[in-house]
Amino acid sequence: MGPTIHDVARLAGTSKSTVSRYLNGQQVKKATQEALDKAIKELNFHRNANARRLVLDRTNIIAVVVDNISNIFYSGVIRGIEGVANVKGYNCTFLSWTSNYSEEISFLNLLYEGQVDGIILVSFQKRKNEDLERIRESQYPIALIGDHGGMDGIFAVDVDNAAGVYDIVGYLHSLGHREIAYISGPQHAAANQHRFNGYLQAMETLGLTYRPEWVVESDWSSQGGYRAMQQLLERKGFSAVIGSNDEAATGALRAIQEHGLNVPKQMSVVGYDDISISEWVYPSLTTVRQPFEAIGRKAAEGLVQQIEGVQDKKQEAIHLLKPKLIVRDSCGTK
Amino acid sequence: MGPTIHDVARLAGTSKSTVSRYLNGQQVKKATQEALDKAIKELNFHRNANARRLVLDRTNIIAVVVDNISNIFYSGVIRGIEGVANVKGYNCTFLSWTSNYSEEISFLNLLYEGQVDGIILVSFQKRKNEDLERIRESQYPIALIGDHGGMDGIFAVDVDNAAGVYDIVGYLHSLGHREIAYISGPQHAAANQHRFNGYLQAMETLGLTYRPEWVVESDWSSQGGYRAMQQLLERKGFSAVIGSNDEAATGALRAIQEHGLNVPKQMSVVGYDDISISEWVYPSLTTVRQPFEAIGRKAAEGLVQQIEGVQDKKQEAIHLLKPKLIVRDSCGTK
DNA sequence: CTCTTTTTTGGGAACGTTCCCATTTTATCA
DNA sequence: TGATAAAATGGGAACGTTCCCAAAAAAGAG
Repeated sequence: MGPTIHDVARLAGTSKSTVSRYLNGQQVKKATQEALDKAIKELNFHRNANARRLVLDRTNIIAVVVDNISNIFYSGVIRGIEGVANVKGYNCTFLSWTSNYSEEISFLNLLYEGQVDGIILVSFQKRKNEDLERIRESQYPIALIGDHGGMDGIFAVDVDNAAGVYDIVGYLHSLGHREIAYISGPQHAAANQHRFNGYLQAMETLGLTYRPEWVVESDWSSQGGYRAMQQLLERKGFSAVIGSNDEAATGALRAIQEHGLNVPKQMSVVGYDDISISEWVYPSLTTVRQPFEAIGRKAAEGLVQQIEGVQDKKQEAIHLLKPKLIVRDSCGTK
Repeated sequence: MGPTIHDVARLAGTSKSTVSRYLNGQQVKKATQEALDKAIKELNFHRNANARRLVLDRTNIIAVVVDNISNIFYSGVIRGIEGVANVKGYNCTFLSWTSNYSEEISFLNLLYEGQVDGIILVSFQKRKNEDLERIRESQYPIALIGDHGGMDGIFAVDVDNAAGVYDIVGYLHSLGHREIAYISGPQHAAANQHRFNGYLQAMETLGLTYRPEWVVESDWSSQGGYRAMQQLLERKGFSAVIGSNDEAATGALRAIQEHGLNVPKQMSVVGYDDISISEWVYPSLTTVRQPFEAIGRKAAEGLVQQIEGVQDKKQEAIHLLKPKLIVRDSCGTK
């Protein structure tokens, strides 16, 4: 298994207790320190993490569970989480729950089995309320990013999805648009519902008429946005379209151009998310930027507080962060 | 810490040994099995992973170390790795070495400290040959994806970068292009060097003249590709440009269009990587698709073999997988 | 029913640490 | 120098498992 603390002790002519103390930063005599340094180097000694964790009942690891590791969407969130975690002395490990999410919510086992000190669930897709209930009743440190299902007693951070779309509609309205189509995301996604609510609310507030035939559902992929837009183009009558995420908006952009219409002169397009490519499609996409890094930071801070017992369970709350409109070239005046 | 095997034993009226055996799938009497099931359920018992790992000296975890978790580039690779790993009974955990890669190659500590059974380094950027040497001399299971620095005794899987660009030049040549510009990636990246070599080789084989002023360096970002293309456009004389990755090519596409040239009629553009967005930029990008998933699978298989002692260290080798040209709309005849 | 074989069980050591407590060594002060 | 305080050290239990070995129970054979 590699050298142990005993081997070091023997080589340095001292006891394992002294070695342990030295490794944990306690004071030892200068002579012993030198002997220990020498022995550790010579043996290439490393403390066994599993033995430490067993006795300490602590791992200093935070698990970040996402649905798809490579989702570009998460880049900023992850940066935020890692930043806070590292400062506080934790390492992050990332898992996809596609492989982990069977009948039981098996990522909870990471906690039950003592593999990690806490979990951040990134845009957790609950299948039933029971899932959230299970998370709540496990008394372990957990932070949710995304849908919290309106359940309290769970620490959750989310972006104010409704506000983002609300702002978009307001912006289009200020450019003179009155007829605004909408490409929604998948029904079941909570974020999608909130965004759509923002659309409805804004339309109503601004006195615009909501036309069901100007709303088409997509799966939030470019492909899906492309197809949705093709359907919308047959229905006519609107001068702007909102994609409920940037990928769908990118697909829509393509469909409009293939249809022979100029963006932004004949049709305005807005996305949502501000993924990195949005600046580089043609024309560059007006969109809404989510405060990803801030979300990640907030979640990590809340989690660490739970782990270290600072946070009173009662004080747990849902934190909503506001997104920001990014104006580029894909919208014109009507 | 939660209930232990002792608690279960007491409640079920048996010994801890029997509990342990049952949990490990050995035969017990039907009566005891029922008592155990009941006790386990009642206590919500879960085995402590750290205690198990300590005694078994095995974690069944594979660490996948990447430079940036959210790099879309890795999506397929990760899928490949996870697929094989799960079948073989391992869980994957993903780490970024930006946070981990200090003076010491600290991800090696994951092995020394017994935190994981093996490591897959995805497109490892060595800083000095000493790094590879350290990896080799640590006798632990490690697989490299990407640059292997020509060093043997290390299990490495890589894509045949030169072949990909070679094919691109051949394709452009077949369309009638004779003057072909090139947007390179960062000098230090090994993949970039191989790709550029492919460019040079192909030019020579096909009898085309290599003009240094038609090669500009980028940082492989869209922004970088955009700037590089602006420089190239001032120099004129070529009818096609190869971006050494899709992001740079996307930026180039944009610069060309802003410059008033039509793609593909007046300028052909090719990318490299086939990232998901490439199909959706306008015009859709002809590019080279890397066998990402196959790479991931190959690396995971090699690693598991090392862990399980099947693989003779001598047999370790460098595996080169071939990419494939994907023809879309961004190239025209000359 | 007894003897043998097979199955099931329990006790205890081991894995490599940390931490408490008692003891020894060193430092301080009069 | 001797008494006392402070610093450094060593021994041993504990953390929650697994696994070996011996003992007990059950099953099978005659």
